[in-house]
Amino acid sequence: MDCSIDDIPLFRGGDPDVIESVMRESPGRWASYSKGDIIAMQGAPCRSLYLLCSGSVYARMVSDEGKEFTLDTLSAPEVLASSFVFSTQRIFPVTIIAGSDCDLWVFSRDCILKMIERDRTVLGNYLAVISDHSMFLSRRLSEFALQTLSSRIVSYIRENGPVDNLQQTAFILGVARPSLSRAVSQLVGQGVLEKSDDGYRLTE
Amino acid sequence: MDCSIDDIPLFRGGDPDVIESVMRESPGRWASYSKGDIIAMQGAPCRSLYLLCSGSVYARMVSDEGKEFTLDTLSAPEVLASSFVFSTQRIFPVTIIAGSDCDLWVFSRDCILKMIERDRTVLGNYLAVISDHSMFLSRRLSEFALQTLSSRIVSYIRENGPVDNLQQTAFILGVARPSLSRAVSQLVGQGVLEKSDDGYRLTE
DNA sequence: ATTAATCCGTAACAATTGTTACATTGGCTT
DNA sequence: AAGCCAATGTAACAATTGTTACGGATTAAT
Repeated sequence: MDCSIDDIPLFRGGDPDVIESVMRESPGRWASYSKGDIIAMQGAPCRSLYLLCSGSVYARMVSDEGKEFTLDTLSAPEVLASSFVFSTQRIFPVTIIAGSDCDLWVFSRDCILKMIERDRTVLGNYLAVISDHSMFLSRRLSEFALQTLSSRIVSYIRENGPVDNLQQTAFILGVARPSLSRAVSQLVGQGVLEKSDDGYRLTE
Repeated sequence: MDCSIDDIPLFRGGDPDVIESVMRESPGRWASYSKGDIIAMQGAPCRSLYLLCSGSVYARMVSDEGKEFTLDTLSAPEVLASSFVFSTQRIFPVTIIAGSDCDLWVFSRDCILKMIERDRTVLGNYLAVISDHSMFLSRRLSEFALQTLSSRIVSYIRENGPVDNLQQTAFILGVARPSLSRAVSQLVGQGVLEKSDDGYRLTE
């Protein structure tokens, strides 16, 4: 597999001996998915940690009424379910969908627990991963609760670069495509956005 | 102070000797606030962990345009800033305001790090605290992103009990008071809510 | 070249929520 | 009892976003 220990930020700086010895005790498993596959279902129990070693995934939420939006898009290398697996409920609050073909390295909860108990660098890394995830959620929450659609578009482009697929972006932002199209047109009219070869981008 | 180690869920099951020895190395400090005081400002650096030992606090978010809402209300005993202090940025994403007179026990980041390195029970507790916080944020996010105001009112009452102060509730939900009043009236008309002595509540 | 498929822009209308304003209620003070 | 104050209910209107529908542009397949 094209994913060594050093490629994974979670293990960076950790003692290879410790990590490998834990691996031998409980080796985990590999899993591969094709674009569009459901990797984990919202509401399902979460007993493992997932390392995304290649490809990308979406984390999407669905409500009872069927409305949905994309909470996050993640590209390898990335840790998935870092906080789900240690929560009291241990349930996926989102559905994880393969955004491209991808490979995952799946560990048991006990396995990662052993690593962070035995190597303080990995512990620090893990705390940073899980904490940054919380901070990310806070920022997302402020976007939804406090920002208008126009501001959210600008935030999105600032974070993700130019937008060249309004349909997909509307899907990710959780808004109707015509609403997005209208708001983008207004922003272009105001000189905030401009249309370039690689899509809509912020002016200058 | 009316707050012993056993009262704090974070330390429950931990080895008192370890905890007390770390305390002696870096004892932290006590802080008291009066109702309405600002305990921490959104955007300020976060270098410590806060244990809320008595009283309650609000965590509120403000946008550039001045819109704001209450992300969370917390009552003692509770851990504050668990994920802020270990994030890469180490910045408060919210303003913390005393909802009543309250007492806080403030530790340095290093202090809590020592505890979770030396006591695996405290480590487990801390991971649970920080993870549950993430799950909480996910749920809040789904409320804002996917639910209509009416559903959010029902969710809120289901989680917090009857509502007897619409003004304050509008503040917490981050909506205009007349909007809340209108939605509540509609829900009463539909038979979902009823007005009782202790405020609006779910029917049976 | 024609056709089909996909994405885009746009318009008209509906639904939801915010804004502003005003009258009512109930409790508290004097 | 009279008056003040805070919270409430409500109405009219504005602003934002969703819904539906249609036509144009681009691209790929036949």
